[in-house]
Amino acid sequence: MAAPSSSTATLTPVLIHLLRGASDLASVAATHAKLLKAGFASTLASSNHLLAAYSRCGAMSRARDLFDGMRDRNVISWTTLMSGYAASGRPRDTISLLRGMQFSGVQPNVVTLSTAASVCARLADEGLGLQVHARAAVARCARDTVVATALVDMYGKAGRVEDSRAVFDGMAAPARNAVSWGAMLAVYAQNALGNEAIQLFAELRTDDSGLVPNHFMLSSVMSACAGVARLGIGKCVHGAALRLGHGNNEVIAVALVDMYSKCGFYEYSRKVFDRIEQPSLIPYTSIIVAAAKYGLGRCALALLGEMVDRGVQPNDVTLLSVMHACSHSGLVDTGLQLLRSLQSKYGLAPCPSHYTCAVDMLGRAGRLEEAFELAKEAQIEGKEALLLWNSLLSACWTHKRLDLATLAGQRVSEFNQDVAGGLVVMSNAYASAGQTDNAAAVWSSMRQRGIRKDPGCSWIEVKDIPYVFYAGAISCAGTRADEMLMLLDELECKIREKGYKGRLGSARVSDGHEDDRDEGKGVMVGVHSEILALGFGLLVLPKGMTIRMMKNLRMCSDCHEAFKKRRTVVTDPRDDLGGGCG
DNA sequence: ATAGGGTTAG
Repeated sequence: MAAPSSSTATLTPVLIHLLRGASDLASVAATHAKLLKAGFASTLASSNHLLAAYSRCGAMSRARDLFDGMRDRNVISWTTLMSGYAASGRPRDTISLLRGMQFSGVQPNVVTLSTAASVCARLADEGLGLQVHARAAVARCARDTVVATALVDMYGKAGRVEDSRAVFDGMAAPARNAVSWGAMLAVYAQNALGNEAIQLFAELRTDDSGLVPNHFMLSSVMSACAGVARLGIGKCVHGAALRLGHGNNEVIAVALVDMYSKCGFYEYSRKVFDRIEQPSLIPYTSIIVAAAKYGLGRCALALLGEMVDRGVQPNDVTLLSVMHACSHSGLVDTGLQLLRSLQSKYGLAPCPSHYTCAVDMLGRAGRLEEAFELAKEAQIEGKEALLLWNSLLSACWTHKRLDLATLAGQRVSEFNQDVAGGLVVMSNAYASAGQTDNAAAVWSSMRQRGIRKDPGCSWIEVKDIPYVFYAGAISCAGTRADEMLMLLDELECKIREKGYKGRLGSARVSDGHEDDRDEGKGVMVGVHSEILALGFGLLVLPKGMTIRMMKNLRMCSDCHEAFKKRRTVVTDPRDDLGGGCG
């Protein structure tokens, strides 16, 4: 190794400056060569700069070679390489470096541990995350702002929300910054705990930290409002976003499109979307998803055409959503054409979900033979095949094709798994044929086999407060329960004349305990929850006002018919692939 | 001074 001459001693800062600005492999390699020539390449500082530069341009094998050849490595050398692997989507290599580092006696610092924790978050690996948390505790940096924030995220991604909150609460109040709050809000939103997110957001606003909500927090809270269909709060958060100057933020706009559509206001979704200047893939896809939900097939097709014209490439999610839109608006042949043109026109390989959507589309239309052909052609295996055949089974029941139902039922039973959705469809089919004993038998066998199904519920927001109804129980109507019973009686007389078969007046006054929502009887022969929510809406909302209610399960056809009599918007904030009636 | 945390569509 040549000793650096006096003439090159001033050269190094210049070369390091070059490295910092370099983002392409060629210029990093050129500077590396110059450093070698000047005899500075092997100093720890230069090597670390080179490691960072190679990592920045994704040249991880170069970085690794350099790292392996280094005589000395400090915490920055190890951490730089770890973060390079993390950025290259190689979380396992990041973690094995953490182990190697520990083994070589170099102590990790806050940067090392926050990098490790964020990698565990991406892996959603609870076991690894716990190890990193333990190491952080040993190194006394588990309460560091950045480390703790990464741990909050890690526990959230692993589904351990309470542990996230414990880490969040364990941070000293001044250590919590906007990112920490954003991470905790996101954890609640991502784990379907919308009301907890809303609650925490309210706490931030009365907190004395003086933190101002940023677009990360706002989009998480909007997504939380979408998840629990809290329109009133969602509108407030929309207002806050505008006041805080986020009116032109695309991420916020997407969250709003999604929120309004899940709260029953497609028109608002469309307004928000139309204000986006150059919508990219995700805004386009989110408005198409919304259009699909409202059965606006033509609209979804127009949006697809528009994005292609503007040079925005649709992806598999976009096309699946357009197919859903076709399915929900009876454009069966158009939807099938989309499936056939995925590869040729859009360069996309059809996924199991595309086939399942197409099979479902044919099934709804009663084209069951074609649906069977397509299901066989798809050659799908595993869990996804179960979904496909189960959807076909439902369609057979709906169209009273017992011959084909047996065939599809065989395929489903081959998986040797209990599918609550299919059984619910079966019991509903019995119930609609008036065979309530058989229907109840299906439910009790489900209970015996330990198959649990979320009890169906519907809710309606009045003056920003959600009122939740379960089948056969009207506790939530409070002091107006008796009035509601009378109203439902009246309503029942009216719609029976139109052929509605459900029972409205037989709701029991309940204190809302679990026992009162007996699945064997309440759900099957009691009053569907959407009817209760409708009755409550009729009672408390001004006459003529559109009633918007939310459900967690798909509505049955009888209720659907009944609802056509009144201007009503019903949405399911979750995925609508589930079956059943509540 | 070379390394670190949170957000949007199915």
